[in-house]
Amino acid sequence: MKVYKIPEATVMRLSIYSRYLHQLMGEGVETISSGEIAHGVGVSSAQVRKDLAYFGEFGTRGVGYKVEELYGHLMKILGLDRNWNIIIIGAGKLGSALALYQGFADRGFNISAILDVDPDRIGNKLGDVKVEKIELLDKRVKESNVSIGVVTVPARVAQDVTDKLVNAGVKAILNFSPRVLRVPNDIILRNVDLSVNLEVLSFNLAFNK
Amino acid sequence: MKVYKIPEATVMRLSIYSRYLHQLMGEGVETISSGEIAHGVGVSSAQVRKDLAYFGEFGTRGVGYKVEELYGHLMKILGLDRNWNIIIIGAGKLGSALALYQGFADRGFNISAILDVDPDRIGNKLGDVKVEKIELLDKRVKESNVSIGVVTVPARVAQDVTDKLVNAGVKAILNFSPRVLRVPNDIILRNVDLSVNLEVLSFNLAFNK
DNA sequence: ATTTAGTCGCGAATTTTTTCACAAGGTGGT
DNA sequence: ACCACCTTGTGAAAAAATTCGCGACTAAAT
Ligand SMILES: NC(=O)c1ccc[n+]([C@@H]2O[C@H](COP(=O)([O-])OP(=O)(O)OC[C@H]3O[C@@H](n4cnc5c(N)ncnc54)[C@H](O)[C@@H]3O)[C@@H](O)[C@H]2O)c1
Ligand SMILES: NC(=O)c1ccc[n+]([C@@H]2O[C@H](COP(=O)([O-])OP(=O)(O)OC[C@H]3O[C@@H](n4cnc5c(N)ncnc54)[C@H](O)[C@@H]3O)[C@@H](O)[C@H]2O)c1
Repeated sequence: MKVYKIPEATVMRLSIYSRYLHQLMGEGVETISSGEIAHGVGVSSAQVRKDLAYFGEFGTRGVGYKVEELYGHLMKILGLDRNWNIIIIGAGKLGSALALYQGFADRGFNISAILDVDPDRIGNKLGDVKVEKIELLDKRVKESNVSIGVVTVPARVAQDVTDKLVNAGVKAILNFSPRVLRVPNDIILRNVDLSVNLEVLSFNLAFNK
Repeated sequence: MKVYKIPEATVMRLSIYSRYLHQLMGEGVETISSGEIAHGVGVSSAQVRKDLAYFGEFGTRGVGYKVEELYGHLMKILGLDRNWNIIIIGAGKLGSALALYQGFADRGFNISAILDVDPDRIGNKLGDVKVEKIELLDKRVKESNVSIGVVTVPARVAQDVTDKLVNAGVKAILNFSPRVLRVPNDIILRNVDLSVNLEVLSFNLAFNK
């Protein structure tokens, strides 16, 4: 199957499937059907099969999927068969929470550096990594071959920090600030907007009644 | 225009438009066209107009929209013309970061309580609110008329905490744990999955080259 | 060997969302 | 009053995503 554009929703679901399969492996499950995966993560079985079909044939008709094997395929597809170096800019409340989160390391995301401007924060240890001054951005990105920059600074400096990350050679940016960022076309940008999430809840609460 | 189902993507964009309009108000801008909004937040002008059209006619042909007026409409649509009481369960790294985030209060989200099981955390002050023991969940939800529960506990207890929130009468849940939660049909559930976000970046980095 | 009871892969149909394109309506200049 | 120029609102068209339906295949029981 030749496909050039994978729906983003598909990629997100693949990530969720992979986590569910990991859980099943821990429970000793060896084989699973699309219907069971679907039930486990709350989508339709056709959706599961369609998502997988973008990338190949991983199951056996009449039988289902081997959990461990499918998990391996998904990890490969998601690019998690290797490690990614990431840098966090902004060692505030959110940046610190992210830095200390074990779940990222478990999936192969390695925090190479955490930078800030605040002298009170510089020098603090967050897990294995020490908060360093922002001036080291370029150096750290280059020497550690950092691919992903995480932006957890106040909105007013988010674009500035982003530009520095892009100039330093980062290829992807995860932005937590509530600001629309401009990046060159070849840079992958994702926004995690926590306020928007709460506001969607607010909308649904207010609108559906 | 009679519409029963608003695309979720539309709601998310409305939230973003509203924030952009707020910024414009601060800059003293009085009138704006759909094209300028579109440019400001990175979508097409037709998209902006279509999103707004679900809810009414807010502009003037040939002229555009009055910033302040449109902002007011959007805040009303999003249910932000009132306050919402929220409760955070899990005063760990993420729960604390959320509790201390000023941006939520600015948009009318009022943190009524923060609960945890860890005796070391109970009693700590996070902003104006003190961390309290989990046993107060039912009491706090009911006495403060809490509508939204935020789940920032480890995955293994997330479903348990969710059930308690639902039983206490919460109407919507924002889940940060990497676990698929089951809730009754009339409960609004949103998942914020930070790992998935990083993994989508990983996928794009690995796949598009 | 044959039947029965599954399950996947995938084209086709359907639904949802986005984009297009233009009539309708408003402004400002002359 | 008229014209030249904008921008909205909205059906219609297009594109994207999801769901359906079934042929192909497997395993196990008889
Ligand atoms: N905390 C949350 O729950 C939350 C929720 C939604 C959005 N956000 C967004 O995430 C971002 C960070 O939020 P936070 O709560 O962690 O804020 P924070 O104030 O705790 O942290 C921001 C950090 O960035 C540092 N900083 C400022 N300018 C910098 C620069 N130029 N270079 C490097 N570091 C710089 C500050 O010193 C500070 O340590 C903000 O944009 C905020 O709007 C946070
Ligand atoms: N920190 C992050 O950046 C991050 C990123 C992605 C996902 N998450 C998810 O968010 C959740 C919280 O993460 P965290 O990093 O804040 O973890 P954390 O361990 O710092 O905090 C969890 C808190 O929940 C409390 N808790 C445990 N059981 C409880 C119960 N039954 N009732 C009430 N409180 C209870 C613990 O005492 C602790 O204070 C986890 O599910 C995690 O997977 C966190």
